[in-house]
Amino acid sequence: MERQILHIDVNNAFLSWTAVEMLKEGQKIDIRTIPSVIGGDETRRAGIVLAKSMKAKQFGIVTGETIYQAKRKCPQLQVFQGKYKKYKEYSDKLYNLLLEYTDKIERYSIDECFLDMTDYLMNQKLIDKAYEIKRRVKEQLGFTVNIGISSNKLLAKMASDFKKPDMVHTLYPSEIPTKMWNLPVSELFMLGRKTVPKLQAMRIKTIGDLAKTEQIKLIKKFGKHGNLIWQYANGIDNSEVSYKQEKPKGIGNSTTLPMDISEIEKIEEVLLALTEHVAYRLRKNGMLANVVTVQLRTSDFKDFTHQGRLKVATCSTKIIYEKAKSLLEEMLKEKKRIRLVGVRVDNLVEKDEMQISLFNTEKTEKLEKLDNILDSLNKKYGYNSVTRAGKMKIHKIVKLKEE
DNA sequence: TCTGGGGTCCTAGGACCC
DNA sequence: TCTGGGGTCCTAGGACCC
Repeated sequence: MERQILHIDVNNAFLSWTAVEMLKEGQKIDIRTIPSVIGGDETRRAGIVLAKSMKAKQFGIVTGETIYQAKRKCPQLQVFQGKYKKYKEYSDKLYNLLLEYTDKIERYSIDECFLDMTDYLMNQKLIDKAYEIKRRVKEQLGFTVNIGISSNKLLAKMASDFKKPDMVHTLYPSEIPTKMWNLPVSELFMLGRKTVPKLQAMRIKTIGDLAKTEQIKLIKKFGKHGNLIWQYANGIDNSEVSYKQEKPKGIGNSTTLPMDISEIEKIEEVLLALTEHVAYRLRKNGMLANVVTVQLRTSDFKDFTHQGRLKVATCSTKIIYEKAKSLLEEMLKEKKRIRLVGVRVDNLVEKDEMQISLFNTEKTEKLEKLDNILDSLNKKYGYNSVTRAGKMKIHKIVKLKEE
């Protein structure tokens, strides 16, 4: 049976939400009406554009470029820092409003949802519902969305990407040739900066060109991904709206250092702070990790990872950190100037109390108790309040840059 | 390039076993 | 053994998304 899918996409999410919040705080100007961007902190070398206003876009500013470049394009550009806690709140508000229409909602990202409306229409037309949702979000929450309508997720998502902001678009299979095939191939979901030039070299310029290319040719060149993009170009996507809350498959934390560093002791201090955060989130999810990965980026922007499997799945900060530290040591056998440090845990499993007690030794119990105490203090006094020794030192490293 | 941080999935090659 | 092939697990790297 034909499905009825909506894709809801918040227009310039971080910027819109910041604007709404600022207005609420009594700020007179709406930053959506001036050339403005949400950006990372330049002094922390994280100065890239995360979201832009329509006015900023008119100056040719694009997401992902440096604040420096953006300012060159538009000297009067206003730059604001992200308020990520607030963003989660706005995302939740949107989700709760959408729940009034269906509980089959997939939260694809902080500012995007898929809705499967197939069973919830009651003789109403989907497009009328879409307009109602769009209007209510604007009136009740204060920001605009684009809504894409189709019979599968891919087409609904492509539709919501058409003209912005504050618009509803359909892209039914019958509309593919007129609405999608004329677009440049770079517009297709899952075609990024590496694959697009390769397609262009094959004289594939539009999504229509891709759709008409022999499937086998794409599979030979790009493997599974070749098959996927051929299907997408033809509007084929049978994936379900996955509305059940899924547990994370991995948890990571990484940071660009305020300055490149080579001393392993300093990198270890950063690694400890990152590990504390990762292990804390792991425990909050009630999960255990089997694999630890350390990521480094050198000053010349090359990325390296090393991973290792743990003997027993764990959520202990100390055990994860010890693994991470040994991985770091093998990665830094020769000296490198390090720009970014990251740690992540993968191959997660649910913490099953029975199973854990079987493996529990006195030592792991002690570690668990320590983690629990720190976690509860963090809960009480805020995440950054209580730390192991290493954490304070990070702030010192950060300070170095400022001085 | 003055180039974030959080993810997921795929691939290729090596180790190891039968 | 101057050795075949298949399966599985593991690691490092890369592509893509927001």
